[in-house]
Amino acid sequence: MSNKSIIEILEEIGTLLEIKGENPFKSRAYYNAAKTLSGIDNLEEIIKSKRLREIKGIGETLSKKIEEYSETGRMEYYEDLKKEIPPSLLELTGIPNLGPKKIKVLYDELGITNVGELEYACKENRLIVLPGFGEKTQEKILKGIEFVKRHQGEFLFGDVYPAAENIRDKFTTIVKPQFVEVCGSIRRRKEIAKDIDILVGGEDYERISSYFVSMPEVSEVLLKGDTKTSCRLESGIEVDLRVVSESEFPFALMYFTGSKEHNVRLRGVSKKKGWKLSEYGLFEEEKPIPLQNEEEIYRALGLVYIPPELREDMGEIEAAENDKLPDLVTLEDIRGTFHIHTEFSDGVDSIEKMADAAKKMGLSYIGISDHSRSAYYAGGLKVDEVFRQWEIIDRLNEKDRDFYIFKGIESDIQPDGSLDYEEDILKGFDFIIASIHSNFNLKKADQEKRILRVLENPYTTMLGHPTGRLLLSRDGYDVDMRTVIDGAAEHNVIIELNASPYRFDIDWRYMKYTKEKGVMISINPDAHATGGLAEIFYGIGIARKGWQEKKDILNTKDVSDIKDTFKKRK
DNA sequence: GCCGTTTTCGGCCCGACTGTTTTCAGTCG
Repeated sequence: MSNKSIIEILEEIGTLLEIKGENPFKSRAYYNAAKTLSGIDNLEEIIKSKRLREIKGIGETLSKKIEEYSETGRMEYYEDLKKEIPPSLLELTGIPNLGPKKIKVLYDELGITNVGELEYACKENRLIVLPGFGEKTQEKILKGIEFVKRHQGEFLFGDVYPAAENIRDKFTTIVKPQFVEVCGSIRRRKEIAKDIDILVGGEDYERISSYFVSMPEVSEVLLKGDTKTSCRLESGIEVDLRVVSESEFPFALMYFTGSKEHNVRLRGVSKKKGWKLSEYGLFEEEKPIPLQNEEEIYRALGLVYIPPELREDMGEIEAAENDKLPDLVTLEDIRGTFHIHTEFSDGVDSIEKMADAAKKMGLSYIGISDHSRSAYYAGGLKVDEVFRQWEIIDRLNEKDRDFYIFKGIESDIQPDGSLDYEEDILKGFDFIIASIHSNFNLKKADQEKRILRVLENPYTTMLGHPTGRLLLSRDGYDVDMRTVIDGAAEHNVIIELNASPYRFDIDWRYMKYTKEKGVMISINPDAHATGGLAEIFYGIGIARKGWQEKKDILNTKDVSDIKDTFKKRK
């Protein structure tokens, strides 16, 4: 049984305190601590050397509680709190429009402790009589429950990928590394996964599957057969392991990578040649054609190699037949990145720390873009703070000639489509990311008008997270993406691919269209701490899935090209 | 629960929207 991370526990305490109706600033102290600690890389070391109190936001009480948990694996206060308030109430916070205050009423008045009970109470019309509740609230909650249920058993790529890689790495210690692969939707870099598929090539089935079920991450064995073993991890994710012989491995890899639609098309291609393709091999009259890897299989079928990200039957087979596949962008092509928050707004690290971290990753520039002044909730920058930030950036650029920091802002798009500062401030930025953070519920026509108007603004460099969606928790605002892309094309505005696994916004399904219209994409991590920069890697997966090449991506350009691009816009 | 040179108490990020009210509480960003 693996322990919850200290960060998860602090967050849970924050929520439990809110439900309990404690001083809201007390619960915020726990949230703040969780956020601060999540941005610290050598946390273990700091706890062990008793230096927690040096961190801003961690005081006497919290440092003691964290140390207690680190030393004993238990935190008395947390355990007591869970006795007082059923932790199953935490699952209710996942329902949109349902917050701690309403959850408390539901618990106190109706004794509701989980989603199932809540759904039943809604259907029995029992919410409408509660204080502060009414018919519409009940309806909204029921709709929210449906949304949550619809996405049950679905996981964000950012959650499953590290778990899958971890298991893959473990298998490489008992079989040849080239015969272990994560396949399924994760290999195809889909934004949402239902499970983790691991394929292992080897002869000793029993040894391999026993090794799997004995992993400490595994909490439950769902089935154990000769070639297939399924387990559930502590985190709730289901992992399917398939074991095949080494010679079958490339065929099984292709088969279990999918997509199903892609496989159907491939079998059609092979059938036309009079062959049969399956997870066991490519056969001519029951006789296997010897092939070593996926490249050879595609070649045998008369196709060039199709990278896993493209295997969705969305034109890749036709392109491969005619050798017209894109030369997909890679992580190595990336030279720098934009959309980075710092401690000036809601980030946790300084400009200098973000720059150092980016430099360590081999990047040669970053663009700082904190929130703009009307984003109060995120500590948006007032005009004097903008000036102060510019001074710091100038000084850092002076100090280090090998690394460049661009001055930017993530400007809220006002409901009327204007940017968030006066023109004399706007013109001082190197670049401006325009993003919607408020008034999500405008009518479709008004929302489109708002976005189109900001695209016309000569100071708008990029459109940030263009739909505003939060995967598995919130749909994007109601706009027609093609209209938005057309607007960006007309006014030469770059569109962001927000690389946060919660967003992946713009959706990869629209990137063929941006490419067609000549709209550049910038892969932005939306980093709020140094650790967040690594999410560029996720963005690359999505960009590749959207058929993007090096030339389509803004931040593959070197620093002088970027300077030219930004200058031309002014 | 944290913080601090107007410091050991009293602040702590603010505004829009919605649905519930009849002047406001809860939620979200």
